Amino acid sequence: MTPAEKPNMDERILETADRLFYLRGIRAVGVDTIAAEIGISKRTLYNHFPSKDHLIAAYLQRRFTKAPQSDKPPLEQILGTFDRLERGFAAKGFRGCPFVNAVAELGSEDRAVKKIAIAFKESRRLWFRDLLKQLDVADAEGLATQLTLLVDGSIAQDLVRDDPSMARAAKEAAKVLLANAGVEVEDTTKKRGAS
Amino acid sequence: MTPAEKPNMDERILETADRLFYLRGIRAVGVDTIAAEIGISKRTLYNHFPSKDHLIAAYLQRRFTKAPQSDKPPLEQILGTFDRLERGFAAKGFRGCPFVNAVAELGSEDRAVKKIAIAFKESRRLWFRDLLKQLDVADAEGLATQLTLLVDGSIAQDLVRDDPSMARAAKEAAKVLLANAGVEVEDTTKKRGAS
DNA sequence: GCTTGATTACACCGATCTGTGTAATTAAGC
DNA sequence: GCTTAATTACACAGATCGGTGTAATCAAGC
Repeated sequence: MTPAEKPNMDERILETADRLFYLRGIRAVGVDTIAAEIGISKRTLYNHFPSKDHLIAAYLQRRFTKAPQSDKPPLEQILGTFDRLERGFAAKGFRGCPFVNAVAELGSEDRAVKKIAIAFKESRRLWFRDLLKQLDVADAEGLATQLTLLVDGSIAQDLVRDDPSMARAAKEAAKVLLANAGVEVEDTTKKRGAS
Repeated sequence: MTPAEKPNMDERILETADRLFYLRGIRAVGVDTIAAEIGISKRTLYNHFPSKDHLIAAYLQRRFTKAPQSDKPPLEQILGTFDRLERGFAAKGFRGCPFVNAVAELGSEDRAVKKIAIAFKESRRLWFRDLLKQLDVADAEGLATQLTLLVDGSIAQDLVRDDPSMARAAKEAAKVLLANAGVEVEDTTKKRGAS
């Protein structure tokens, strides 16, 4: 145990659990597999996390990254979301939204999981909403919800179809919704200019 | 085994498998559980389906209902989709899209599952597309894709939030997209009238 | 050098999983 | 009544699961 290269075992465990849980599914990955992947004993893993359920919750908490604070123009940030989505889709190893997947897998059997998932979705919605308010959109709440539908819709569609262009389709739809709300978007009237 | 009340064992098995798979998750439900729920022996179940994987595939195939053929106006059919969604969300026992859930659960480990899921999503998209063509929408392909994003987005959001109003939000967004494509929708300019 | 705490190997528990083998039982058709 | 096919009970295999107990080992701080 060289002290410099493995400062916190918790993070090493979570990192590996994240990769395996996300790629193969939570139920499909056993604690033995995680421990073996890191090269530690199962006992050590259980010294850091009292149960697999705790590990699952910690895994989702760690995925709960706050939406990036940026000083770019609000519209750019909003539309940039879909560009980042498209890059994420194209990157191999993309397997949908970890929160939606977790709820789909574990259902109502794990209340903590659902709580985290709800918090994440709501935080994303509020991120949209605040940007929309900066754009003086009247119904920022409603439009923010609609934008999250496009985000989650494109994620779900890409998950089954492996088609990163779903993000672009979502972006085009978002532009229409924004324009309809009075935001000035370059290519409003739909597909007049090139591409 | 009265011959009239149990005509085809296959259907009884599939019916029960559907209920359990969808509600609790595919991995969470064992074949023993399914057999016990029906009241048959596990042997009988395996006499009808050679493996759980075959049963899973059959379960999804059975869920693959063709979109309803209707003679209502195309716009009414399109918007009615979201009304049916909202009713589905409100009905207890709703647990998201079985195809998305299956892909999320089983990942790339079951190729047959993904194939069925893709076919289903595409069939829905084509259903939208054909209706849009009847409305003389220029880019029926693109708009159909966008509508499926709203559908799947609202499903995913409702799955984690248990909020049936997501279907209404999707419907409002769909109206805007349709209006932008030149379709005459009653309440275009957004939230002018009541509610 | 000794103490303290983390990690190790490893056996083991009880439960559950998919799937099979087998012999007895049941029901229907002729 | 006999044949045929489906279903039954039931034991069992082999694997994996989450989780624990234990005693030895290891590294660091004082």
